[in-house]
Amino acid sequence: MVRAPCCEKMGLKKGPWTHEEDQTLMCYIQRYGHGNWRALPKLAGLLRCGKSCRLRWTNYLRPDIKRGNFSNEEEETIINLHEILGNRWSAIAARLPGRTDNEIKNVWHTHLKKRLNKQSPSSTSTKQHSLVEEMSKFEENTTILTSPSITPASPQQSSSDFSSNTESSSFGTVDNRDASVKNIDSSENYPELGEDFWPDVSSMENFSASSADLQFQNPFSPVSTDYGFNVDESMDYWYNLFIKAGEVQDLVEF
DNA sequence: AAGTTTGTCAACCGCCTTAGA
DNA sequence: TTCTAAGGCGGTTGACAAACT
Repeated sequence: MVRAPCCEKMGLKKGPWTHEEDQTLMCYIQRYGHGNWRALPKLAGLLRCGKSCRLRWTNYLRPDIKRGNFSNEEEETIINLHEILGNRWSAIAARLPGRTDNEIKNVWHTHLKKRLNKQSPSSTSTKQHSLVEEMSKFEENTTILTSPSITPASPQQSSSDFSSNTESSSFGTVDNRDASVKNIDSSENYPELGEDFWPDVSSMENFSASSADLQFQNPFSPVSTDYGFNVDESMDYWYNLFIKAGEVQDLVEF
């Protein structure tokens, strides 16, 4: 199957946006919204592809974008979240109001990575390491929940139940989880998460034994096969659990 | 002052996921 | 169930500016 081009390239402009184009795009979106990005440029009278319009809007023109340098707190938050989430910039951005994934990615590559490289590994937060160690313990001590008797919750249900603080991350599919695991595995400081990473929830305080209750309470959306849980959501879950337990209370504020 | 290197960041590219027909 | 369009994501590029030689 040949992938259709994202847009009709002929005659469409590329490169930096002009002030006039910005104004046109902003006016159009403020007036009509952005229901269909592909159709938008034509309707707005822009010689750009929809993808370019979307990027310009989400990374620059959106009214809730926070401009200017990152504060120390924001940088610390990025570092800590990167420790947890790896290169999942959109997930990190979801926890930094007003900042875009692109911006965070740039800050990471231009500032934070270098800064961390200068620091010796031992200078990183003890609490971060304790968090990583805690997660490693789960990997060592827990078994995966794969019982076919447990009815998978829908991704939508799961997302709304659980990850309400994550804006638009692509949660919920086996492939995504695979991708997440790849990211995690490639992160230098991250514990490797095997298939047996996730605990037997029936042994946990928050979960009851019945599959019906599990379906309701289990925040992981155990969609089919493989890992049993949605890794992204599970990461959030464990992270919040640790915070509740007072392990990393002052690490990051959500 | 001119040339070169380095840093920054907006924008693009290609792949993946999702929704809907 | 399959196919396709659209949206979203992370990696990468390239233009520009600042710093350096």
